[in-house]
Amino acid sequence: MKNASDAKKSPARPPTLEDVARAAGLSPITVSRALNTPDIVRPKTVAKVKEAVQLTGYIPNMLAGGLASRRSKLIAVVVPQINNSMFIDTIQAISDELALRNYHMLLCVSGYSPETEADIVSTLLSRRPDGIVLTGIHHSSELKKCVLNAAIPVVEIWDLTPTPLDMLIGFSHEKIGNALARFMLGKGHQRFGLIWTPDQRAALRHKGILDVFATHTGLTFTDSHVPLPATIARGREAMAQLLDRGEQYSAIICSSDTLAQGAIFEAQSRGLRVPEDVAVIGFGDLDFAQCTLPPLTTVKVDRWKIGQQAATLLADKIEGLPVAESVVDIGFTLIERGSA
Amino acid sequence: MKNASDAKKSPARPPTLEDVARAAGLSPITVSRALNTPDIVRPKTVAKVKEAVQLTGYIPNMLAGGLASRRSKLIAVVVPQINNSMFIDTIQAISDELALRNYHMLLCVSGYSPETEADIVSTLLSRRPDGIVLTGIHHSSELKKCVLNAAIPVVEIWDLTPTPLDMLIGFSHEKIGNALARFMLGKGHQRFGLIWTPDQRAALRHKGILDVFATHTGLTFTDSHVPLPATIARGREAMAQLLDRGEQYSAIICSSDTLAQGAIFEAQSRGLRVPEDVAVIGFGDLDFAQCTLPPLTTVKVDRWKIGQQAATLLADKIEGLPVAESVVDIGFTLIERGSA
DNA sequence: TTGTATGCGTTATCAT
DNA sequence: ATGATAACGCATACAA
Repeated sequence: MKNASDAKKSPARPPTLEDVARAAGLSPITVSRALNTPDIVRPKTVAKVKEAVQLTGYIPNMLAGGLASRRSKLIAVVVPQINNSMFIDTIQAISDELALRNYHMLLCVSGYSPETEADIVSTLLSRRPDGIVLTGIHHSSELKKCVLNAAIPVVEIWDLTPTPLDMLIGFSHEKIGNALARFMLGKGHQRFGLIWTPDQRAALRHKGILDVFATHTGLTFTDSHVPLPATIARGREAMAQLLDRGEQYSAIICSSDTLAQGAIFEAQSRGLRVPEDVAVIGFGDLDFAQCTLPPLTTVKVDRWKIGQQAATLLADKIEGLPVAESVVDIGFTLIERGSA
Repeated sequence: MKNASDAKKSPARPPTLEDVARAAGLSPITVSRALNTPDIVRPKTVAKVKEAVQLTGYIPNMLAGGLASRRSKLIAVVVPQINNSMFIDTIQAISDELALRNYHMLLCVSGYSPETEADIVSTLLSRRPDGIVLTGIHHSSELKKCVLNAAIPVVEIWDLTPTPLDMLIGFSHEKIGNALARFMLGKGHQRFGLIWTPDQRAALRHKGILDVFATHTGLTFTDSHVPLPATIARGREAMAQLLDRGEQYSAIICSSDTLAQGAIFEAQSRGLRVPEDVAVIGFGDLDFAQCTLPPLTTVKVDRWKIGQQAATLLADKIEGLPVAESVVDIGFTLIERGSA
């Protein structure tokens, strides 16, 4: 009587493989196989196991499983911040693809400091993830040592380099900067305002712009630096400061769409018409870009694909599948809409 | 010679506690203590251990540690979607607070289906998380059984109920609906358009509005349902459809700020003035709400605090600390700005 | 197709 | 303050 009810009710300790095995009249390892590799187990046996699992309320212990198999089915993802419109689609895409492949995502925030990133990665490594996604290509040497030593697949995202740690999927920020500058110059603009955040990748786009600017004469530009995170509010403030200087700008180039939209709001609130009085261009092609007034001219990057591909590369490599190209430039597109 | 280099170079297998112990001339358990509870170990011994850790490049294995100690230092977080402006600040807050407390975050996406959520939670449980954060209060009975059986602390967020699974931090969507309706009615509006997404919590706010509407006479309202996710683009489309019906609306109530901003853009693009010709109110007080043209009238919820508190409640309960109140209504504020 | 023996790397428990 | 021993729950390697 007592035992019968104990078997159904919550036991002191959660049921293990052994409990299931006992209930099914099999050995633990057979139960393990029935659960993990049902193809190599007789269907009848699998059925018996499933029944026993149901009966016991068994839930596998992946800590134990991972320890024994040396595969955790865990992917660590490190981003500068989660609540950032730029990265969030990529994160979602990673999560989705990983779920399809039966991995779980360990998500961590590194801020924009390589030291913090290194700390985070070193503790992350103690989870024995099967792979890791890192944002950007600028890491501390300590981090590189750690990660390389862990000997797990790595994907760096959101940037490009000929010398990635392992795999990489991103695009060239400098080329985007070049494209931005050429486009605006092509529109005849000469007096620029630049609204910019201080992160590494934005700096690269900035450099790309300046490199093109340097080949032209007669143009002027004014920098306005805003702190992270890049919000619409910060864009408005920066634009306000720029306009308060009393200078004239024919065009404002922003390091992100949020900043750009903020700049547009500020310009409009002062009665300036966009793009007639001042043109504004952003970066990111965030979801709102196409439906603002005027719609935002910007640079589109397939943020979703970055995540989907990163997860795929990782899972493929972990599972020993052939990985076609391990360094992927997904490129970008300048989308001309109404604002510039 | 060979051994000397082997010790420094990457060994076939990563160093274990035993390797560190050998290098330090101590027993593994002492090394474990020096690392986890340095206070109960002689300072000199701790120093020796740290040196040995450095030397060997030891990285703890939390799979093994978690298995032995039955504490994984893992918190599972389940949200309907990651790339959703509503949840993302909460997620970031959870992550930040958890990092402070030395936990890692396992983040999963459930969509808006209770069945999917149940599946996800049951696989998540196999990681033996020390606690779990669930979005909302509507879960399948299967999920409830699983979670309760796992006997781990649970926090439900973003909603309110007198009967949570365990702990809860949220607010009343119905009351927000009430407040929304009263505010608009107070402004003298009589002809409403409602732009709404089909998720559970939005439905509650909708109900809250209708309950108040029911107590008034002479008002009319038209529903416009939009699919998830709630984007600015969807808001524009819905507003366009509403306006194309040829009816007149004095006010539009939207289930989110993004939808509201979309509605505003659409109205403005048709030459309608907001709020003079049509008032618009949203929900969420997303970061852009205060700086749009006109600034958005909306309902503010402390999304950050929800996350921070959820993580704190969980960590406290896990660590046996006293938990003051395990059901927290963080309330909301209707913020009147320019759009309504 | 199923089972046996063993080890994964750590911590709990009890001892000294 | 430190150590010896025995789990923790599962999968690998090999055997039958």
